[in-house]
Amino acid sequence: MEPTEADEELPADVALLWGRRETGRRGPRPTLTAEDITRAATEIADAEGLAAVSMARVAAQLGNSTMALYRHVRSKDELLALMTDAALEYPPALSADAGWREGLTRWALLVLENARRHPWYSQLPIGGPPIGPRNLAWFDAALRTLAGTGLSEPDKVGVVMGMLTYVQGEIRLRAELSAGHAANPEAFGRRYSTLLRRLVDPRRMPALAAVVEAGVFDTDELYDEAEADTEFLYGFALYLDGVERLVARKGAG
Amino acid sequence: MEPTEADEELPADVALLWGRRETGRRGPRPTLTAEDITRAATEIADAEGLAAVSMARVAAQLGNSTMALYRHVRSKDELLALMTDAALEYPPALSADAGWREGLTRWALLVLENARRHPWYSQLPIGGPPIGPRNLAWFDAALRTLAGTGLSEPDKVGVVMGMLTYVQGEIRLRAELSAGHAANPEAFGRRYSTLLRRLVDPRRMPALAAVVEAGVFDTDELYDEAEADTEFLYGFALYLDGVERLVARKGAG
DNA sequence: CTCAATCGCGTATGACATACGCAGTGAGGA
DNA sequence: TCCTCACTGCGTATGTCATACGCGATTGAG
Repeated sequence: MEPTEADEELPADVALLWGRRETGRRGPRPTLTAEDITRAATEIADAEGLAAVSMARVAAQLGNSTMALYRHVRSKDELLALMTDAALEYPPALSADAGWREGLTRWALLVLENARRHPWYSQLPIGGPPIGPRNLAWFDAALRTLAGTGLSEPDKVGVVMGMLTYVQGEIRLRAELSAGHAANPEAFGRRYSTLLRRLVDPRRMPALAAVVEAGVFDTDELYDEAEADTEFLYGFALYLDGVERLVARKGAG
Repeated sequence: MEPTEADEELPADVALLWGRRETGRRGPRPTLTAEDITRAATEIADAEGLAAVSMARVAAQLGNSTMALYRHVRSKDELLALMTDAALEYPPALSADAGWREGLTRWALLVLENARRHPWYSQLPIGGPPIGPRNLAWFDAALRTLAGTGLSEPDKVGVVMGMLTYVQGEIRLRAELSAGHAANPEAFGRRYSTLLRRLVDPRRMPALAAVVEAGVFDTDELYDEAEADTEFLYGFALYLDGVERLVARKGAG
């Protein structure tokens, strides 16, 4: 975290992300930092949703004027980019004693729990490969769990990218469905299967009609936060089964 | 598509999605339909991005006034919900002769190709379980490929939901990275590995440092549209391996 | 001591979603 | 036949938003 040499060579946005600031500038002391602004913005987003995050609202939270923010953040888009890293907390030290399968499962559940606390995460732009300190720390944590598998480095990255893709999808679906559920709970109840029975023509969509007839959607609550992890793990375990096969084939484990 | 009886019992938003309109109303003939509005909005989003879709812009495209749209669409959010289904085309008839593995692979690649043509798809709210005609048609197509596996209906749904989650993640990552690449190509070039070498402390992030040192990121182009499918299939194949194991264990195949 | 870089911020500007109400339309009922 | 009123398109107004611009105050470097 302390400034090191040669930081001038860092691109401006990356320097901001890592909290590296040039020291000893002229002019009045800043009463604000980009970090303060990012923290205020994330607080507002947590409490009132991403839509409530406006430059004016963030400035009010900090007791500053709207335009003062622009001295520290080039645009609202840049603020959102900073929030992308701030939405993550640093990963806890994952115990390395358990196997890679438990490690990856725990990793995924921790990321999902983190995203649950900051549902606006899935609405932020990504912009590029991971470069923020927290994003990289999670990346490292995932790679570390694969240390004992004997997989090649590119295979490790491939496995982690696949997992990341899967988890990204789960994060987006959970955030969207959770918001939709709050806004319109009836759409998740018995009404759904009733509607499907009316709308799904068995001649046009036989497989879906069979599923509907089998009663798979006959439930009072299609999106239940308490069961979300269980349902996630059903599919995620299939992915891990594939990784297991890869490890057996190419790894030294 | 022709109006059937008992459509009044359909919730208003669902009726809109399925193009069911009550006939024989008083007053002047509408010069506009919700479908026209949705089509105009998708055209604008395709050509200029979702940010260019404003009520005024859509109305101008149609030669109407802004406020005329609100007679057919309750709000912009409702328009976005209609776009969620309109972003999909109906799935082509998937040849049932190939195995389920080829079927699901083809399904996923078709969905990704569809999303590539409408990159704004990943920015739309989802709102609830799939209810639009095109969404349901794709759902059916996926279930149909699993017909010969002997899996139970709940297992089929679980497998398809997992695939959907994975593909959702891929769609979001592709859309975001593609936009980020267009806006800021340097972030995807050699600069990335250079930055990582400077920022990743091998003591704090040993696994990531090892990957960086192994040269995994030493490439001129981290996001290459031409290789995207290949990279996707690396991870997706792992998921399918897991499905294969499930079929071997629980299916009759 | 000077001065230019940097600060916070007041004041526009233009885009946006949308509430409200008016005037015209045309099918159903008298 | 004609009246009624649900329904149409739309002009206007309101409040919110991001952000360009420039002013006056501050302060470290020379």
